[in-house]
Amino acid sequence: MLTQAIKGVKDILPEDSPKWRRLEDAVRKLFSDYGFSEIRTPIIEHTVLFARSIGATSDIVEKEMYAFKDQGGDEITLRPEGTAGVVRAYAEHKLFASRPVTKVYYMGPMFRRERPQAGRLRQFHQIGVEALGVSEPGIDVDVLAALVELFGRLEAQGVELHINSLGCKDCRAAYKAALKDFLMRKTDSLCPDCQRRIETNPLRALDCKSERCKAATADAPMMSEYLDGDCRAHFESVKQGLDDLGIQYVVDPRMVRGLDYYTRTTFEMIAVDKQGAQNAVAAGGRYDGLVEEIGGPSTPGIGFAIGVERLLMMLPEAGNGAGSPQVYIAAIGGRAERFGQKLADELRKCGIPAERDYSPGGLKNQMKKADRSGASFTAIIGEDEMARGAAIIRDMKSREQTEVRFDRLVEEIKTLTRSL
RNA sequence: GUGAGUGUAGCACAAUGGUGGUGCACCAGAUUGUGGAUCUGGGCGUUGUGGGUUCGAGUCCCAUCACUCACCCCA
Repeated sequence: MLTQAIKGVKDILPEDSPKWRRLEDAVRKLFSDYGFSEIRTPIIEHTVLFARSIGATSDIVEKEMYAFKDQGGDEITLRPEGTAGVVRAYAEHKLFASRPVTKVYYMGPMFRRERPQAGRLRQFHQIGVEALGVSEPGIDVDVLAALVELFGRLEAQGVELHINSLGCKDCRAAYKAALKDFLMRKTDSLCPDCQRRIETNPLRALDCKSERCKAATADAPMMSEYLDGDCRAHFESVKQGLDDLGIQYVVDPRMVRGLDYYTRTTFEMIAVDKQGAQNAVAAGGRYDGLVEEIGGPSTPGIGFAIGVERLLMMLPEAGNGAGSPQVYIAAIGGRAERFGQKLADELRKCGIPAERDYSPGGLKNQMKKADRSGASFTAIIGEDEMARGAAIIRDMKSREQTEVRFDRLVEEIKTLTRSL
């Protein structure tokens, strides 16, 4: 081999693609039911967009982005997440003017240069939604309802919705300061990672897996104690709305999100059987300052992203489903082969999936291939049939054969396959 | 970025330092114009790569690459 696929980048082979398509089809229908339209934004953006929105000191921006200078000297980055691009498009095309409430969804590849492991790739796929222009908690509930319903429709087992509120810029700043203060006093009882986190990401310490840290932070101040009146009311409304819809959730005051832009409502869909590693299958939250941050008008927003590979891992295995022809054409001899080619072409033009042998051997051989292809019928055409002007149609399941004159062949196959 | 594990046929796996095998899959035949079962036969490996130790290395040592898993981080 001259070379291989890039580390952490996977081919989706023909045997895998049906389940991707099934997922995508279900997602499109569902988002349309919930009033979201598709948006397709570029895979590359100016580096500054991500640096600004995700947060310059986040791990993603600091060490995981595929960032490069193109031949013209522009700083370009392969998108590591989807929200920034959508928000950029929203502001750039001034959608706030024509569509004060913008509800969109997207699906596509994202790129982060991390060490690959289970459920973590360098090119991975996300399906996400963004709802811009609504600050009321009702939209939070709708977005969460769509997320929960998606998992329901896909029959994903063993997931839990966890929610929290990070407050607005003001109350979070107050909380962060209080937490930092608390952690500094506990430094000695924290793991080395958490000692580092005090400066880089104090909230993260609440989420630490080490027992030492869990004990040390047991009586740490909680965000919920620092929410101001509006943020508290917003969170209460969201919970009330979820209750009204009968949506189960866990309030998780220690839940932390990685991206800087989140405010108020945040949430994750967690695979409960995977304690620890890569258990977040979907995550999102409100980002009320983001549009303004990148130069648009002050606009509230909320959204989430689903990790497609992580979701696929927990879906029930379904049969292969696609790719079987309805008719296999077994032709023996040069004259018959030319006839077979024409027959295949006619059937395909009628929308009947037809396959044939490009390097036909004997009939036995072709029957084997017909069987393996999963075809429902096989059209057998040899010298005898050419002479008689009629083909043999074999029902592969019942093994019954009928002779059909060439001039009625396409019509007859149409009738036979209609009932499939 | 840190740590650990694994690299043998298309796939799944064996092989005490002494001639690299088995199953599945594949191809052919038994059945010369009829598929799934059965039987018989067939091909395959530069044992990831490069060094070293040894009379002799798939096996031991070193390096390197790839993959996997965990940490970090995150979808």
